[in-house]
Amino acid sequence: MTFHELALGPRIKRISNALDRKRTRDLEDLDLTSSQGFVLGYLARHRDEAVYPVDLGRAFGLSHPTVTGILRRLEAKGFLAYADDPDDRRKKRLVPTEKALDCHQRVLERFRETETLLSAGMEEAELDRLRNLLDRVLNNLGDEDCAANPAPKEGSHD
Amino acid sequence: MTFHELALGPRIKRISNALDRKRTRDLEDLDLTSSQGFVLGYLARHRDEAVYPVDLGRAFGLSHPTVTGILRRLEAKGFLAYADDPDDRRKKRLVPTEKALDCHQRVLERFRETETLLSAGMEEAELDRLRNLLDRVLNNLGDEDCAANPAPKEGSHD
DNA sequence: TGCTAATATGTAGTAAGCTAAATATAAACG
DNA sequence: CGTTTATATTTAGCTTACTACATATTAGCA
Repeated sequence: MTFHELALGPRIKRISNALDRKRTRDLEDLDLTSSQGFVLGYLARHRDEAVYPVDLGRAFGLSHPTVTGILRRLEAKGFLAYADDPDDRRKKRLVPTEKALDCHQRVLERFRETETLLSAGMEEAELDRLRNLLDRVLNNLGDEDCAANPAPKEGSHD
Repeated sequence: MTFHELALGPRIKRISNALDRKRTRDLEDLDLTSSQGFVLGYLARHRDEAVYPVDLGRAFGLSHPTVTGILRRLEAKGFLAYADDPDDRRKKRLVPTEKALDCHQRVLERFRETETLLSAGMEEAELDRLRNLLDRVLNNLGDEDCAANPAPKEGSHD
């Protein structure tokens, strides 16, 4: 009946920290961190579209400054180039470099291995249930368009 | 079938970030953050025993430097005092101040409200299942005694 | 007793997250 | 057309998290 035996928040936080530690350790030889790996994955996945920093904030539920920092470090390490947008001079297009596209498959593989480890011993049905429960938690927190990064006035998002 | 629709890790991370934002916002008037609130709760809950920094690392799965930082800021704000341990001069006992004990109930209430929000619309059975699934995930990550903070050789912990 | 190993804490440096506030450009509208 | 409002990004300053390394003390054992 004590808070700490029942609470979900502390469990989730602990898992999240442990996962970030593991993912970053697993990408060490690629000179990437967990967050950088996720951003790189997004850029690779959307390499046919124009992607801007604000898209990453919305995709991952992160604030602008957080995104800026990750991008700055990716650029410094040669994974990313910035390009001006011809239509809107406020925007900066994010262009993954060859180096980024070269290693993004390996990043994805290692992230997948971590997912496999984390769900070891679970039936497919249990996994579905867990995904569903987590999505409901996220929804309860009103995070679809992220408190740290509010969506535009009305309608359309992602 | 894409990684991002199936993966648990990104969901958990996003929830964890959102929760930390909310809890910190909720404690703003008490001049505390989410992590500081959790540490204060631990100190209040164990105020009959001797508590040392290393215990917090094990309890929350955090590295020593992380704990040190949180404690330093709690002390600076008058929530915590350090005391020498009579039996072992390596150790520093952590003693919550009056101020800390005064507000820890309020902290707990607000953390509980967040838990209620986060599990809104879930049956007790679903909550049990979610707790159980999360515990299994944590176990799969081998985090019982925390990669960032390895336990002593053999046996006894917590 | 005295050397070695284990434990507790601390420091330095970095990454990732945040809020608040600044700047620049675009859109909307009177 | 010009003023206001909204959007995109940046900067400053903070907290939390990490690894790697350093120091001090205790415990164990030859």
